[in-house]
Formats: sequence, C-alpha cells, structure tokens
Amino acid sequence: MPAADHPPAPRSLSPRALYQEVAERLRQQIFARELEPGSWIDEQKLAAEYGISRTPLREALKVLAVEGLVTMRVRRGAYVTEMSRQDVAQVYHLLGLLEADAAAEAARKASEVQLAELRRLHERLEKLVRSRDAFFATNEAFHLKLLDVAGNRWRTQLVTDLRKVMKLNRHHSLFKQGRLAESLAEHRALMQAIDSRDARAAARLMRAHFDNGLLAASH
Amino acid sequence: MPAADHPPAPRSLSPRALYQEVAERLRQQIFARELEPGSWIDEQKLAAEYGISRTPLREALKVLAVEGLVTMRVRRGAYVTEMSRQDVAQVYHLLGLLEADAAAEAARKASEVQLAELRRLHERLEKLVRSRDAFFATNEAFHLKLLDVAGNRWRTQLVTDLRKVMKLNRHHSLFKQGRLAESLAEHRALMQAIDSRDARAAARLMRAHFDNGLLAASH
DNA sequence: ATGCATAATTATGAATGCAAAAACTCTCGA
DNA sequence: TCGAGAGTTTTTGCATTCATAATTATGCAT
Repeated sequence: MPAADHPPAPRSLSPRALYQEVAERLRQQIFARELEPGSWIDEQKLAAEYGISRTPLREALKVLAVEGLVTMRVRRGAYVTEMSRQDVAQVYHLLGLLEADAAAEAARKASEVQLAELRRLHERLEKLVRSRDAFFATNEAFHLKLLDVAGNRWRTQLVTDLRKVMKLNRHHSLFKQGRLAESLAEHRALMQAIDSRDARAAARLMRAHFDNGLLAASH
Repeated sequence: MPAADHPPAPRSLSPRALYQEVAERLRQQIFARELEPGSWIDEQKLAAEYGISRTPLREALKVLAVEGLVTMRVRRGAYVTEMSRQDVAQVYHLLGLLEADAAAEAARKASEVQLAELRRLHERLEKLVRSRDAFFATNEAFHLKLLDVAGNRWRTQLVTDLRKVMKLNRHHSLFKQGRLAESLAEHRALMQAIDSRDARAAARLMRAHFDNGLLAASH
C-alpha cells in the first residue's frame, strides 16, 4: 500500500527535496482546481496517490500553510484556503503597491540588455491579444522579469507568494475578455515609461494598471 | 532518551499544534542569538533539548524556512539565515513601503476609539525615551496597532514576517541611542497626521521615518 | 609525515507504528 | 420520526525505525 508503484525511480540526482516536489505538485493541483477551495485534503489518499508516506506530504502542507494556500486546523487536518472577495481586493492592492515600486526601480536601473528583454516580452504580448492563455503566461513573465530587473529578492518573493494565493481565485485572470485590449494599452504606456527611464511615471502607470484590473474584477 | 522529562505536562488544552510551539521557540532562540546566523541547527540535540521527537521539529524548521529565518540545504540540514547588508536594506525598504501604505489607510478609516488607542500608545512612547527596550517594545506595538487599524490581514502578515527577518540582524533596532529622539519626533508628526486624517501626509511621514532609520542603520 | 582510499560513524530524509481525538454508525427510547 | 448516546472506525499528531548520503576516522602506500 505505501510506495508500491514507482518501481526504479532512478532520478538519483534529486536537486530538490521530496517535500518541495510534493509542495509544487500540491500547488499545481490547487491552481488546477483538482483540490477545490474550502475542501478538506485527505492525507492518506494523497500520500497513496503520490506513492509516498504521509511524512513529506505533511511537511509540504505546512509549507503551503505558511504561503497561505492551505489552512491548517488543529486535529482536523488541512483545507484549501478560500479567498473572500475582500481577500482578493486586499492582495491585489498589495501586488499593485509592490509592483509599482518595482517598476520605478526597474526604470531607474535596468541595463540596456534588460530593457531589450523587457521590450521583447512586451512585443510578444502585443502579438498575443488573441490567445488568452498565452497572453496571460507572457504577461506573468513580463511582470516577473520586471521584478528581476528591479532586483530586490525579498520583494520578488513576496510578489511570487501573493500571486500564488491570487491563483486561488477563479477570477485571478483579472482581465475579462474585454479588458485584454485595455490591459495591453496600459502595458504599452508602462513599457514606454520604463524605456524613457521615467521612474515616477512607471510606478504611477503600474499602480493604475492594477487599480483598473481590480475594478474590472469586481464587475 | 526521547520524551524522558516533561513529566505530567498538564497543558492539556493546547490551542496550537506542537510544531507551532516549536516554531515559536525556535524563533525566540534565533532572535536571542542562542542560535547564531550562519550556524547549523542540530536537529537531534534540539529535539532532545525540547523533549520531543525530530518530526515536529523538522516541520517547524520548514515553516521557518518559508518565513526566511532558516535556510534548508538538501541532505545537509537547516542553517540560521544570514542577512547581508543589502538584505537588510531591501527588507527595510519593503517595510517602509508597506507601512506607509498602512498609515495612509489607517488615517482614512480609523474609528475614534482606534485613534484613542494609537494616541495612548504614542503617549506611552513619549514617556519611554529613556528606557531603550521598553521604547522598542511600545514602538512595535504602535506599528502593529496601526496595521491592525489599517485592516488588511495580508499586509499585516507580510509586515510581521519581514519584521521577523529584520530581527536576524544585530542592528535591527535601527535606532542608535542618538536616533531615539529623532525617531520620537517623527512618530509625533505621524501621529499628528493620522489624527487629522491626512492620509497623504501619514504615508509620507511613515516613509520618511523608515528612510531615516535606514540611513542611521547604515552608519 | 603526507596523500589517498576505504571503513566506521553520524545525520538526514522518509516510512512505519501507535495513542488519542474526531467523525461516524448503530441502537434504543421517546 | 427523530434524537441521544454508546461503540466502532477513521484520521490526526507524534514517536520510532530504517535506508542512505555525508562526514569523519582509520589504515596503507609512498
């Protein structure tokens, strides 16, 4: 019953610890709604499913609990976190605050190479207005690149974690079909500001970008 | 050898799980420098010392790892995180950003009762310029109260976590003896702004408060 | 003595075992 | 029919055990 399958598993060179792998797998299942917000997480079933013991699974759950993706109840197990409308608004506000700060920093200190990379991502975005999913993926890549350029690893970590909990929400896209064009226009203006190294404008535009997204999300 | 001591341990009504208690105890030991930054954490020794098995201890260590207080190295165990000068500056910047945002929000929405509580804390601060430790404690209480009033639990969580990692640094006080008076003056201006519900000024003053602290910290 | 290979020791990571708490089921009675 | 309560089952939380990687100690040859 325990690790029955997984025969050879010759992945001897394991870069990450097992509990980390499990944590990532759990995240994916949560984002994919295979584990629904509010629902109880069955340790035994999952451990069997993953072909591991409960120990690393429980460690992974505790990690996700700190990240906010799951909620632990004493003697009652782990539950996928439910985000209220207010939670979404609050997290979104923080993302706007942190990313606007990052945008200003990036506008100040981006190297020419980094600017080129940002431009490349933005141009790809321009071409993807049609394909929703690809747009979102590239959009996220752009935002992460911006954080990378801004270069405060703590801020990057905070934003990464907040973006994770945002994915708990069904409307995490924050862009309705109709907002895609708007969003792109805002991105264009932002890219423009960064290109001309206008930190103040970059921050303002990024903030506006998020404010607009939040308005759209709340119908 | 395992749970040899801890005879009756009649704390039957345990609100928190053991791993949480252990996490908190570890934090305290880290803040108190009984576990020094950079040093290896001996699981077996600590488990014996705490009179528990390694399982809850390892869970606690993983929690602290997500918080950033310890760093896990695969097959090598846990190490207390070392904060570089740059890390301190980066985290401090984020604290300023988040708390300035909170100050503005608090200025907008604080109830009269909450304003009174803030004033009370500030007045206590005025009286404590002499006693360093009490001043710091009350200062932290004030900042936390402000976050509470501002009322974004995610922001409060972020700030709480960032404040924890700041405590890894010896200069986390961020106030030299000489800065205590200055700091108090800044606090007074901030309190004034909140009292008159000037959100813009509150944010600006809080930001200045942190910027000045950072300057002082970097000699 | 020094350098290197190899054996003994130790620590980590994961599985398994076990007591107690919670959830569930079934019965009995109003 | 419904509900209270005893007994059963399930699940959690923690301890213990075990396999393997990493580290230290040992011995051997040069």
